[in-house]
Amino acid sequence: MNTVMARACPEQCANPCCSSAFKNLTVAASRKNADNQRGTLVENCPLFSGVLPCEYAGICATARVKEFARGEMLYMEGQTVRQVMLLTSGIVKITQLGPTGTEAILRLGVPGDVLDSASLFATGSHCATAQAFRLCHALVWDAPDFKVVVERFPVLYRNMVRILGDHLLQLEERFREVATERVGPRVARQLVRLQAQIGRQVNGVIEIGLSRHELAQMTGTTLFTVSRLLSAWEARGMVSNRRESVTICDIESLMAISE
Amino acid sequence: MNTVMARACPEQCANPCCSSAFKNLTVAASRKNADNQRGTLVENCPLFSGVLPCEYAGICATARVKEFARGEMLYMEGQTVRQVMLLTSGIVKITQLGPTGTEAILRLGVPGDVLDSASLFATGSHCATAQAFRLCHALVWDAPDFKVVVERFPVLYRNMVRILGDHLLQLEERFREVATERVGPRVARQLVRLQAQIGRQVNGVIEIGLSRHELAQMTGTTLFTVSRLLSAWEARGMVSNRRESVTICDIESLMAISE
DNA sequence: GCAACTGTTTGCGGTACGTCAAAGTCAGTC
DNA sequence: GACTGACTTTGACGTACCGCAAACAGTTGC
Repeated sequence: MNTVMARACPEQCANPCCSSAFKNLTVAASRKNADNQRGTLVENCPLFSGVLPCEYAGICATARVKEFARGEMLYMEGQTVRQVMLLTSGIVKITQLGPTGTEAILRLGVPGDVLDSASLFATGSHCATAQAFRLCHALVWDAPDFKVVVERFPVLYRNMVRILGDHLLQLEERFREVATERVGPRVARQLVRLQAQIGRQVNGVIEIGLSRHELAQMTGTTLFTVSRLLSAWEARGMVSNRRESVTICDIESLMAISE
Repeated sequence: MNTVMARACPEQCANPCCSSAFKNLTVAASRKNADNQRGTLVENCPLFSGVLPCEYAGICATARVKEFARGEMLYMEGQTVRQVMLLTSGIVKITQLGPTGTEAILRLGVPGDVLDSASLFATGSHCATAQAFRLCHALVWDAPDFKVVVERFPVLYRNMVRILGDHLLQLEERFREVATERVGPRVARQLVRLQAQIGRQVNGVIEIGLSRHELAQMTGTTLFTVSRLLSAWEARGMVSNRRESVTICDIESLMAISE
């Protein structure tokens, strides 16, 4: 019935290619896992779910590893899609620019994310800008190579459906929020989500390393309003604010604000 | 290289199944085509792009045709995904309810759209509600059947990547708009898009059959504000308003408003 | 140490837009 | 035709939020 997923490894995985050189590339096991674990491997990446080790070794062989310094652009809005990237470490800020010049943050790319595969198969040119938010590492395929690989291993299509579907559902919710709710609940809920997504342990507490401006760009408001909200919440002991960082002290209260 | 797309029809398409009973199901040729043409067939649907007639005949054989009266629910938010639907005629309103009770319109499903395949492969339960906006016809698969079919024909995965990618890009743009722009430009741009998407010829002019309230739900505002904007634009000769319908008279001016 | 820079806070208007109320308009039904 | 109900318009009013400005607080570099 299923010739793709249940296919046996032709060499019983004894082939040295199965324990490939890519084992040392770390990605988060699951993008939904809140415990922020690192150190798990490419094979746990959602793109390679259901792919045999001997297969994804070959798949990765057609890619190269690339490093991006903080602030560096991975690609820019309007460019044609020349490469497909699988983020293996770091965080990427994916933004879109409006005609008035103000930009919104569409999402944060985290390890395991495939960057802008949507544009590759839809318009063919990037509809957003991706900028390294911290030091990033990515597996990079040239677009034609990636198309060849993905036609050869259709499981990758299935996994991309899952990844894209996931992104779509998350954006649908944020769209509804910004379309129907006030700023307070929106920022509160975004903080809760961010803690799970990019929060990191810094001496005992989980810290969200975003500036007021970036929080505003994610929730459709201004840095002033975010600052005011955070100040009010800090006075009530719900959060703790520092420069370019927020830590949640009382998550229940925040969730209560988001109703 | 490609065992899926380039596979020859085993029976040279002389098999009677190739000119199947589904020819009379009409779908729009392309969701992007503005000319609102109808009368093209299931085989032109983006889901079946690159699928041979003898193949999609078999695929469709596992589905049944279902009709939905105007106002009828196709599925509701929160339900587990039991069916996958390919809309073949009509328009579907896909909404999401907020905690405060106000609902937003995430998108309109048009012929050729696969409804909520994202939820099927991601969460497994519907994250939105779909309601027939006009009389609708859909091909309906039971979810397990659809998964079997789609594993057998991985091209469908590729096509779903395109469809989902398309939806994602569209929602990304609308998210940016509602997050960064004022109401006026948002409504203006939405009208331009709607004319291409669901506008229909009614004695010479192209009419958008949506109420003020629905326009508001699509753009993150209130029916009052939409009404005021439309009245002002009508006074300037840019649109013509009727009950549950807007027709664009001067598209350039509208596009100018959206900057 | 100082300077320069970038991010943050807070105050003070201003306004775009939401909210409510009441009247007006259109379509369907008996 | 009159009646009903859904949609729309328009006014008056309030406010949540924006936008600016000025002061403040960390960070980096010399």
